[in-house]
Amino acid sequence: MTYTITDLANEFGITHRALRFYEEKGLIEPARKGQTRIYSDRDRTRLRLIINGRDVGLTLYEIRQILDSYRKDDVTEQNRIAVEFFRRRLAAVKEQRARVDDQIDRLEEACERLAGEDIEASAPRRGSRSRQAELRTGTH
DNA sequence: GTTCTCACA
DNA sequence: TGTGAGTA
Repeated sequence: MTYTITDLANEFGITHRALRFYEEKGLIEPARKGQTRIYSDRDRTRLRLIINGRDVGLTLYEIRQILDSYRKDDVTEQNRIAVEFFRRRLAAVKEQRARVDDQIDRLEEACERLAGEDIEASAPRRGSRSRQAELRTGTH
Protein backbone atom coordinates (compact mmCIF):
# COMPACT_ATOMS: atom_id res chain seq x y z
CA MET A 1 0.00 0.00 0.00
CA THR A 2 1.21 3.51 -0.80
CA TYR A 3 -0.02 6.95 0.15
CA THR A 4 0.13 10.48 -1.15
CA ILE A 5 1.16 13.41 0.97
CA THR A 6 -2.49 14.41 1.38
CA ASP A 7 -3.46 10.90 2.45
CA LEU A 8 -1.07 10.94 5.38
CA ALA A 9 -1.68 14.58 6.19
CA ASN A 10 -5.39 13.88 6.52
CA GLU A 11 -4.91 10.66 8.44
CA PHE A 12 -2.61 12.21 11.04
CA GLY A 13 -4.25 15.59 11.19
CA ILE A 14 -1.20 17.50 10.04
CA THR A 15 -0.52 19.67 7.00
CA HIS A 16 1.45 18.67 3.95
CA ARG A 17 3.83 21.43 4.99
CA ALA A 18 4.56 19.63 8.24
CA LEU A 19 5.23 16.38 6.39
CA ARG A 20 7.77 18.05 4.15
CA PHE A 21 9.25 19.72 7.20
CA TYR A 22 9.83 16.31 8.81
CA GLU A 23 11.43 15.14 5.62
CA GLU A 24 13.68 18.17 5.53
CA LYS A 25 14.79 17.32 9.06
CA GLY A 26 15.63 13.78 7.97
CA LEU A 27 12.89 11.97 9.85
CA ILE A 28 11.27 10.43 6.84
CA GLU A 29 12.36 9.69 3.30
CA PRO A 30 9.47 8.87 0.99
CA ALA A 31 10.11 7.44 -2.45
CA ARG A 32 9.54 9.59 -5.50
CA LYS A 33 7.57 9.10 -8.64
CA GLY A 34 9.01 11.90 -10.68
CA GLN A 35 8.87 14.76 -8.22
CA THR A 36 5.88 13.47 -6.32
CA ARG A 37 6.34 11.82 -2.96
CA ILE A 38 5.10 8.26 -2.53
CA TYR A 39 4.79 7.10 1.07
CA SER A 40 5.04 3.39 1.95
CA ASP A 41 3.56 1.58 4.94
CA ARG A 42 6.97 1.82 6.54
CA ASP A 43 6.92 5.60 6.09
CA ARG A 44 3.46 5.64 7.61
CA THR A 45 4.65 3.68 10.63
CA ARG A 46 7.56 6.05 11.09
CA LEU A 47 5.19 8.98 10.85
CA ARG A 48 3.09 7.51 13.62
CA LEU A 49 6.20 7.39 15.80
CA ILE A 50 7.05 10.95 14.87
CA ILE A 51 3.61 12.23 15.84
CA ASN A 52 3.58 10.29 19.10
CA GLY A 53 7.03 11.58 19.99
CA ARG A 54 6.09 15.12 19.13
CA ASP A 55 2.94 14.86 21.23
CA VAL A 56 4.93 13.97 24.34
CA GLY A 57 7.28 16.86 23.76
CA LEU A 58 10.31 15.26 22.19
CA THR A 59 12.21 17.43 19.75
CA LEU A 60 12.33 16.34 16.13
CA TYR A 61 16.05 15.81 16.52
CA GLU A 62 15.47 13.43 19.42
CA ILE A 63 12.81 11.60 17.46
CA ARG A 64 15.21 11.26 14.57
CA GLN A 65 17.80 9.65 16.79
CA ILE A 66 15.24 7.12 17.99
CA LEU A 67 14.18 6.49 14.41
CA ASP A 68 17.79 6.08 13.34
CA SER A 69 18.27 3.37 15.93
CA TYR A 70 15.68 1.33 14.08
CA ARG A 71 18.19 0.75 11.34
CA LYS A 72 19.77 -1.76 13.71
CA ASP A 73 18.27 -5.21 14.02
CA ASP A 74 18.73 -5.32 17.77
CA VAL A 75 15.28 -4.61 19.22
CA THR A 76 16.69 -4.50 22.73
CA GLU A 77 19.07 -1.77 21.68
CA GLN A 78 16.25 0.14 20.01
CA ASN A 79 14.20 0.02 23.16
CA ARG A 80 17.15 1.02 25.30
CA ILE A 81 17.66 4.15 23.24
CA ALA A 82 13.97 5.04 23.21
CA VAL A 83 13.66 4.57 26.97
CA GLU A 84 16.69 6.75 27.47
CA PHE A 85 14.99 9.62 25.67
CA PHE A 86 11.65 8.99 27.37
CA ARG A 87 13.20 9.09 30.83
CA ARG A 88 14.99 12.31 30.08
CA ARG A 89 11.81 13.92 28.78
CA LEU A 90 9.90 12.59 31.76
CA ALA A 91 12.30 14.26 34.16
CA ALA A 92 12.04 17.55 32.30
CA VAL A 93 8.24 17.49 32.26
CA LYS A 94 8.09 16.69 35.97
CA GLU A 95 10.36 19.59 36.67
CA GLN A 96 8.06 21.82 34.65
CA ARG A 97 5.12 20.58 36.66
CA ALA A 98 6.92 21.39 39.90
CA ARG A 99 7.50 24.94 38.70
CA VAL A 100 3.88 25.30 37.64
CA ASP A 101 2.66 23.99 41.00
CA ASP A 102 4.89 26.48 42.74
CA GLN A 103 3.50 29.32 40.65
CA ILE A 104 -0.05 28.23 41.42
CA ASP A 105 0.70 28.13 45.14
CA ARG A 106 2.26 31.58 45.12
CA LEU A 107 -0.58 33.11 43.12
CA GLU A 108 -3.23 31.54 45.29
CA GLU A 109 -1.50 32.75 48.42
CA ALA A 110 -1.19 36.24 46.98
CA CYS A 111 -4.85 36.33 46.05
CA GLU A 112 -5.83 35.18 49.49
CA ARG A 113 -3.59 37.72 51.11
CA LEU A 114 -4.81 40.63 48.99
CA ALA A 115 -8.48 39.84 48.59
CA GLY A 116 -9.09 37.29 51.31
CA GLU A 117 -11.33 39.38 53.48
CA ASP A 118 -13.83 40.11 50.73
CA ILE A 119 -13.75 36.71 49.08
CA GLU A 120 -14.01 34.75 52.28
CA ALA A 121 -17.50 35.90 53.18
CA SER A 122 -19.02 34.45 50.05
CA ALA A 123 -16.57 31.69 49.12
CA PRO A 124 -14.67 30.07 51.98
CA ARG A 125 -11.25 28.62 51.19
CA ARG A 126 -10.77 24.87 51.25
CA GLY A 127 -10.22 23.33 54.66
CA SER A 128 -12.20 24.00 57.78
CA ARG A 129 -10.37 27.17 58.68
CA SER A 130 -9.04 29.77 56.30
CA ARG A 131 -5.57 31.18 56.53
CA GLN A 132 -7.11 34.53 57.28
CA ALA A 133 -9.08 33.10 60.16
CA GLU A 134 -5.95 31.50 61.52
CA LEU A 135 -4.12 34.78 61.35
CA ARG A 136 -6.94 36.59 63.10
CA THR A 137 -7.23 34.15 65.94
CA GLY A 138 -3.55 33.29 66.09
CA THR A 139 -4.27 29.58 66.06
CA HIS A 140 -3.29 26.73 63.79
C1' DG B 1 -2.90 18.24 -6.69
C1' DT B 2 1.97 18.72 -5.72
C1' DT B 3 6.53 20.93 -5.68
C1' DC B 4 9.92 24.39 -4.13
C1' DT B 5 11.59 28.60 -1.77
C1' DC B 6 11.54 32.62 1.18
C1' DA B 7 9.98 35.10 4.97
C1' DC B 8 8.26 34.91 9.57
C1' DA B 9 6.78 33.69 14.64
C1' DT C 1 8.03 23.50 15.19
C1' DG C 2 5.99 24.81 12.07
C1' DT C 3 2.74 28.47 8.73
C1' DG C 4 1.60 31.57 4.59
C1' DA C 5 2.27 33.27 0.20
C1' DG C 6 3.79 32.89 -4.31
C1' DT C 7 5.37 29.87 -8.12
C1' DA C 8 5.79 26.34 -11.76
